[in-house]
Amino acid sequence: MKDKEKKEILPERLPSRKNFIDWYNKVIELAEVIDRRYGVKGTFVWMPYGLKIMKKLVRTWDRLFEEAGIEETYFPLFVPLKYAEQNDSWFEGFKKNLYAAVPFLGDNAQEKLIIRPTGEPAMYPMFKLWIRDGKLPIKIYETVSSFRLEGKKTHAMIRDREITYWYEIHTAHKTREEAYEEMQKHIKINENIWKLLCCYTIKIEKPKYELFPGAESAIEFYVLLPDGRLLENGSVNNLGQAYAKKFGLVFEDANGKKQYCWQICTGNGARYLVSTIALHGDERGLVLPPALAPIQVIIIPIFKKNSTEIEKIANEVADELKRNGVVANVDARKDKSAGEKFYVWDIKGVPLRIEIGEKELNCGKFTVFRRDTKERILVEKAQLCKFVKKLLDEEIPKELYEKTKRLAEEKIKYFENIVDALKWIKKGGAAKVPWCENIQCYEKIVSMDEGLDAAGSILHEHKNSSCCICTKPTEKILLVGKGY
RNA sequence: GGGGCUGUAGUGUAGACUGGUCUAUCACUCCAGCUUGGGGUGCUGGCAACCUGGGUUCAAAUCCCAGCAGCCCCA
Repeated sequence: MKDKEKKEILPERLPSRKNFIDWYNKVIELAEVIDRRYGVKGTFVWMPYGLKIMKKLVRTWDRLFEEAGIEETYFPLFVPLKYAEQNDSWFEGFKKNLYAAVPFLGDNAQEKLIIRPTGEPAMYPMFKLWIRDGKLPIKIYETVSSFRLEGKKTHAMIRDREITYWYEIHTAHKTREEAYEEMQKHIKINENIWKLLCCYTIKIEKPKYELFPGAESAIEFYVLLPDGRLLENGSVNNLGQAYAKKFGLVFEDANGKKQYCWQICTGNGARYLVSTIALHGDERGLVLPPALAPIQVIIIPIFKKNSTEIEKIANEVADELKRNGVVANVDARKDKSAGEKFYVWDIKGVPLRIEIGEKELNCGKFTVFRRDTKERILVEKAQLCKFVKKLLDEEIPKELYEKTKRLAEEKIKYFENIVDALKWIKKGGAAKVPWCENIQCYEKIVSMDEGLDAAGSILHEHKNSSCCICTKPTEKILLVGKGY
């Protein structure tokens, strides 16, 4: 191997990671995750490879929700306007983002319909009936597209008008305590998903005054993107009785008294994939965590004269890996050079590549290439399966996670002083500052620079200091930065 | 939300200011054949485009208006 002599050949049309959004837009096309060219703003086409990744993620949450006793449902895309209007304060704020569903040839005086912008207006009127049917507690979810008229700034999978593969969990309980416990479960589930994605996240407690009026609390997951921007990525909401009161979700308690039920809702979707792509990717393309990779190991036979022999061995290796639960494929295309195959599978982010050629046959070892670290390792034939499994199950996830953690630590800095924090944010970072959680201080911070996102207090992180605005003593820390 | 810029094959582009030799340039991709094969093999040949609608004009890729789409800046 003459690696040193050869210049690394990078995807020629892939912009530098420094221009994150350009890199992102291009890599999702080059890796054939999505095709952005569909001519409707805020929408895109899922390509087979991308959809395989997304569906793997969907199956993961399907399994986790099922294990937690949350069952899958499906609600119609059409929502009667009157359902939405039951939650008047929500509706007033939301109506500028709503799409109407009207018959193509004009209004035949039928009921006014909107297209699902979020699950609540379709679900909660049905919850009312189910509660009468004695179904409390209700713990359901759906994975669907939701439609919102977003403004000018749309980004595929980050902010869409059709939000695809979005899951929403909605639950209803008899007591506040039971709801609270459910909320903790949802947080745990989210953490487990992030673990599979090998991404470092920050949990935030949303300020009370930012919640839906009457809601109890909300935890939001934030990810730091390579350009230093914060991406809100999933939320777990303790709605209290706020929505129950709007939709009349009442049950009779043991004393025959009517009580409003307590609710939790949780949602996220393709943004998980955005973070995974953004955090792990590099100048060669995607780097997929093994849990999401549609192909975990790509085996490339390098043909010379004895090509049938090499291909046979490649297939045997693939079979052995498959027997051990590894998703392995052989790329035995004769019309593509080995180099081209390396290049293509690198862009697609396949975690491991095994090269089998004359060289390997002669020395009795196989060449294993790690996509995340770009290392080539020679492995004894007899050890191969064990070696691959250890990489996929332990070493690669660990390395990927550590890398995202290092990035966050490097880019999110703590400042006692808000002015210093803003300077750092301007330079492409995000900041932690002490704050008192007071609304006046919150609004002051948010107004200090345009596009500033003050997320909320970081969960389980405290430091004795004083608020960076009003200097009141506090131990709370605010996460602040530019958002998407 | 406000403003600006842009739209030519699958992709990136030349042509536009100054309308007419544009029967539209070049490169990559793609297709066929041969040749290759350890980081995009090379050669030969081929397919393929003026965003949509309206206007001005003898004549529009080129000028004007609207729509759609994309990018950037500001709130």
